Amino acid sequence: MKKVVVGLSGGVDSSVTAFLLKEQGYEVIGLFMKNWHDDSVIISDECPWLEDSNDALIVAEKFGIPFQTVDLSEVYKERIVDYMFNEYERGRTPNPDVLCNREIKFDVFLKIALQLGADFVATGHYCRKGIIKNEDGSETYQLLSGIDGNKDQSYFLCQLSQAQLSKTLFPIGGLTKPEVRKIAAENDLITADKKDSQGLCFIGKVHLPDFLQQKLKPKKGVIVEVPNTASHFIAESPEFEDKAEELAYYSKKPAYVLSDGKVVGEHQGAHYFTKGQRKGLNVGGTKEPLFVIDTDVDNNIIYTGQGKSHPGLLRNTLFVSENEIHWVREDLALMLDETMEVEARIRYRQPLQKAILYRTHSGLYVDFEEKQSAITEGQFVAWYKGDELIGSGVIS
RNA sequence: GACCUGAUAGCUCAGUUGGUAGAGCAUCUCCCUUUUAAGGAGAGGGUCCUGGGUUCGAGCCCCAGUCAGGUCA
Repeated sequence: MKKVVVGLSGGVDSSVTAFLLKEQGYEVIGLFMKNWHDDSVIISDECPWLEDSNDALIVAEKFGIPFQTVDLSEVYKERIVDYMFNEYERGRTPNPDVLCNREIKFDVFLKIALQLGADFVATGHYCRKGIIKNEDGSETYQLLSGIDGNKDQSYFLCQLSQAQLSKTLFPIGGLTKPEVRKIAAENDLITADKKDSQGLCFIGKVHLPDFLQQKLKPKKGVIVEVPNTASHFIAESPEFEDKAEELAYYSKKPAYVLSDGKVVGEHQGAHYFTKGQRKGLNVGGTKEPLFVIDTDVDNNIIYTGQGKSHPGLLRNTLFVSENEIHWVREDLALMLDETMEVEARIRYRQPLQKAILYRTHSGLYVDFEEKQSAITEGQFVAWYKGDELIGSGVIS
């Protein structure tokens, strides 16, 4: 009998995951991850993990499966929280949940599971795993999107490797959320009607600026409105030696300076803001809303533009530097000067966008057919072939 | 110094022939969402510069003043 360790979070999805595995005849062990207990950085007044771990325990007892809690808060702090603060400090916008999967759930947690003698770990992610049998007898694993298009979470797993996928099961990926809830209800699981978790994985909903303020000190600076007639936006379409040079040109963001616009307000720290952001600027009086088009943390200036179609917000091309390219499907990795037609997204739940990948000596360009809004450094771009996520990278 | 224009929600402004006020943006709340955002739906918010006057009734009309911008000498 194959042994599976399920990451029981105390939610419906992982509860049903455990249920399905049990039904399929696996030997199931429930493991609850505690990822936070750092008092130096307060997340919220509540203490949700206690209730969650309790729910997880009740579910495990109902199935008669062994249950344990592991405290991963130390590694979580090292690999996720510190990374978050560092990225924000640099003026980038990290995606901690993608990292949490790569570094915690499918690394530290996976290793613990293997030590417990497990053959696999399973999570309640809405995505599927495909297996391709190769001629030499080896297997290639596919990360496929969840059947429920509304809940597909493959994006959050975009940094997983073949080795990680080989040890992983996603039992609910073929179900829709309503189906999962129905199964939970039919089996009287305490988590059946529990609200979906939101916010940072295992930390919960937090107001980012409040969270960040605990480590990144407020620093007053100015907000500049850049008119859409600024010189940066005037197309000059220069001549290019080759495609690589052209892509480099179009993926580069404008280097705004104070004199590109006029000062319209004051902020408490450019590192609290992200590209594309509208709320929180506290600047009114415009015909259309102001959106952040760039943040300059060195000079502590926030550049904004009016309206969602401001040219400072839109670009076709982005760049992933060489050491930050990740292929889930290593066998499909592009070689120098190769290109590939894909569909890609630059944030969770964004509809897939047609794009072409170009591999150059310095990295990988993703050239979208349509202009994308607020391409944000530090976020992940994930590219797909059909319903398979084949690779990803950090936007630089 | 004279004249002109303006002064209405936090901001930018609209307000018809006089009947105690509106829009966009901002703000707040909720929804959506295992990142950041975005998006959707609601809500709150005004001594209509001040003081007089006319009128049953003034943001609108009249007078005086204050402040801001402008024009002419």
